[in-house]
Amino acid sequence: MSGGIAFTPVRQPRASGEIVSQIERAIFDGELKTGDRLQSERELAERFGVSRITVRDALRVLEARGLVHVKVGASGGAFVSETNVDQVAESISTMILLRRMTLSGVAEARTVVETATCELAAERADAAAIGRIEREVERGRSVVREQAPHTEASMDFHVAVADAAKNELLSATVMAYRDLLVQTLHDMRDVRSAKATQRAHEEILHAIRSHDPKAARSLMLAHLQDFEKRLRRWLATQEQTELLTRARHRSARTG
Amino acid sequence: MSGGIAFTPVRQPRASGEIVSQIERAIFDGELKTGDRLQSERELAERFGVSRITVRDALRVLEARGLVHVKVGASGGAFVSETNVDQVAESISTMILLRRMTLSGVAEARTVVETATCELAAERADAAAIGRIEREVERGRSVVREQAPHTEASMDFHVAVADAAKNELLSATVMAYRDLLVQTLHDMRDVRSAKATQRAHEEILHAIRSHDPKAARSLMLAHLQDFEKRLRRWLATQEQTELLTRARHRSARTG
DNA sequence: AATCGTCTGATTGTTATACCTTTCAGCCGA
DNA sequence: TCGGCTGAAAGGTATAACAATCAGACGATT
Repeated sequence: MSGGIAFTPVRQPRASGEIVSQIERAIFDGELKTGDRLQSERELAERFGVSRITVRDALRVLEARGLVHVKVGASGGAFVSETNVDQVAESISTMILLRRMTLSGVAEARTVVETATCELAAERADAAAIGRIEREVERGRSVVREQAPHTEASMDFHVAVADAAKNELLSATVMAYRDLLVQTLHDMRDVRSAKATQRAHEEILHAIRSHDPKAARSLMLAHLQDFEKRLRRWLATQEQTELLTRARHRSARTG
Repeated sequence: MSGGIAFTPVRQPRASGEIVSQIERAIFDGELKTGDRLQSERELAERFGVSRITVRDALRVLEARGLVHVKVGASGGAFVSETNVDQVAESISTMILLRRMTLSGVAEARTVVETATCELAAERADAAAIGRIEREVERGRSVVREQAPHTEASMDFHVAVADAAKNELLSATVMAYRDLLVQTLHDMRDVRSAKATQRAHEEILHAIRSHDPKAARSLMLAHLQDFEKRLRRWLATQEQTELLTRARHRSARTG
């Protein structure tokens, strides 16, 4: 590596790239807020001194990054999107589909992040947060009674725990995992493991309620390692290849 | 919710979306492999029975998702990318910027994730990974000698450690943090702390090289908690609001 | 009063065509 | 062998026009 100095390209090869940067920057700086409508394509074209095509190229990119969504029709246009957790989930799932990541790798990352959030939650959870976790546990209990699929309720419990940790970045990460796993693992339902999961959740709730970080952590760790183990076993039976083929991106995104 | 049945949209609102799906699917199914070249825009337009603009819209989207990259000039065109985790890192860091997360929150999350990756690295690092970490440490050493800014070299060390943990999702996360912090903390340089940082890195390298997970973890934990403390102190002086405004994405990506 | 059609203007989606810019392979000459 | 020239291929941009969509206004019908 002789030229390891961090030179940057001397210019944007595409005019549309420059437009993307400017709009992106306006969004990050808060000049454009969530829900704001950008000018129409024609107006933007005039403002930037380019053709409509170029503006459209830029909008496609911003849309793919989840920063704006475009509506057609009267009072349509490009609007600044509310959030892009979906975007994270989507790019992770792309990686999985391309075999750059494995599901068990995701499960491992999840174990890492969630044992930590669980510990923090036991330290920091306030009454409201604990109440929310209790509601999720209660919901899971009734789901188990009805022998209905437990995956979603389970994931929501984990998100509630993450929120209780009062760190937005960590809970956003957990949410990204949630979206991902919910899509993929819908078939993995299994009544026995649903019961075990529910029991673990109840114990974790208890530890958080008594503000016992150590216990909360080790309970969550055991719970997630158990999940990893079950997942690996399940992946061994399903042909992982076939599984991955079935896992598809949702194709309608503008919702 | 009366109409809760899962109806799906009757069609893709955009023709370009249909094209994206088809090409995406060809890539996921392995019909198009890394490095393959798609037909030219004009040929694709004919094949799909649409105009060139529509094809271009589709290519912009695929490019933004990191699935293809486009070269101009003779024998240019759209090539299937060797997609890497950069894409995930970028969408995570976009999400962080959009949510206006606090820097100290990022630092905390970083502590959580990196203590874990460090432990894993000590378990799993192979010769190549250790070599890479050694190079980064060496680079940091010379940077310190020259009293040059240490931030980037330091961050690269952390990324190298994360890669040694052999979990793509975790390294993507660490990379996302890197992108955020590198830009923001460029001003925070301070010779004394650079020396301390360098010393910590050397100790961590030693622990990883001797495959001592416990030691690696606790060294990294101490190192990052020290960083958090320094950051908080520094933020107290700087106006944090102003700081976040300065945090920018890199604007040139196609490099 | 509430619902249903219909018109209208604004806005994105798409097409067609043309031209410019960049890049590269291959030729040619020194 | 080296260097430059040149032409063709490919993406990048511009322009003008039409199609599809949709919110809102307005009125007719029940």
